[in-house]
Amino acid sequence: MTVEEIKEKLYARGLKVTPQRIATYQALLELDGHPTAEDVKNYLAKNYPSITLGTIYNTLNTFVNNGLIKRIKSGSESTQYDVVLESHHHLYDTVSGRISDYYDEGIKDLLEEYFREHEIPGFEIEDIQIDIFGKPASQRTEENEE
Amino acid sequence: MTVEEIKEKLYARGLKVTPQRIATYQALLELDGHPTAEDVKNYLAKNYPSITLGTIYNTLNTFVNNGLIKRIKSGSESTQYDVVLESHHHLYDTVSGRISDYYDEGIKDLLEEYFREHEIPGFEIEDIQIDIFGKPASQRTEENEE
DNA sequence: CTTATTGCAAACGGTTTGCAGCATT
DNA sequence: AATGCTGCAAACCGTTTGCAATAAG
Repeated sequence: MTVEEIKEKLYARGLKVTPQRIATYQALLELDGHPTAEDVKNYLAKNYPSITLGTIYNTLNTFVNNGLIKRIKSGSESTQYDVVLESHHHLYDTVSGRISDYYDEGIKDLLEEYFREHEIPGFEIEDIQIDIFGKPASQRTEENEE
Repeated sequence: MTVEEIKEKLYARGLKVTPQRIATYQALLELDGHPTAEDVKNYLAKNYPSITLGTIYNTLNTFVNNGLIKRIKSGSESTQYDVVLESHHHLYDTVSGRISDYYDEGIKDLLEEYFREHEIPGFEIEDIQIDIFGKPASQRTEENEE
């Protein structure tokens, strides 16, 4: 992706086009896997040593809020524990951040069957867990009814 | 679950049976959902105010390491970001701990269809992500073939 | 020229750690 | 009696925030 295209992306969101933002976005493109803020900082260390970690965090948050990137694992919240050891799925309430259990044998069967036909090369599946992100159902909000 | 049973559980793991551990385990059983260390502390505030947050953390870690409970979302690690916006899944290598992306539109369709028929009461799905746990396919490891 | 963004450093919140005292075995 | 656990406080680490200086539109 060219610098021009990055600029357009920023512009399209109404964001100011700053060197820090361009550099951060480039770093994300360049870095393999799922970089952390630190990774970005390290990557930029050579060409752009003056950029601050704080700025990178701000920039990443801005990107997330504008739908330019996704946050994969949010480390800010507290760790949650579970006494229930059986395999089950999780509902992530994207509003409150609460996680609740979701039991459904049907899904398990469905997925097991699916993966029997679509094996993942070089990978032996031990367990499958589904993370379902969403929010409390708008119980028939007035504005949504047709 | 009775106190006796909890004691047995601890004993079975070779852990010392202390009031703090019993209380913490009880709290986990009693608390709905996926309590945090703070939640446990709050729960115990009335009957066991002297227990420390530090101890609770230690205790929970001990429990996790001994397979008594599971950690759901580990808050200690850094947040990871992803420029790739398409919904995709993650392969967790339970041996190395590595996470890699797994793209498969088929699953998405499958799950969307499934949940169209099996709605989750009170929950509006925004995104579904699958965590597939497993290990590199045993390509005929020496120790396993007899 | 206005407003948003940056850099810096200080603050924060969750979690870990070191160590002396204490409880469990 | 020996070991391992607890409590406490300090340290840690990732992240956020307040504010003055600066750059983008």
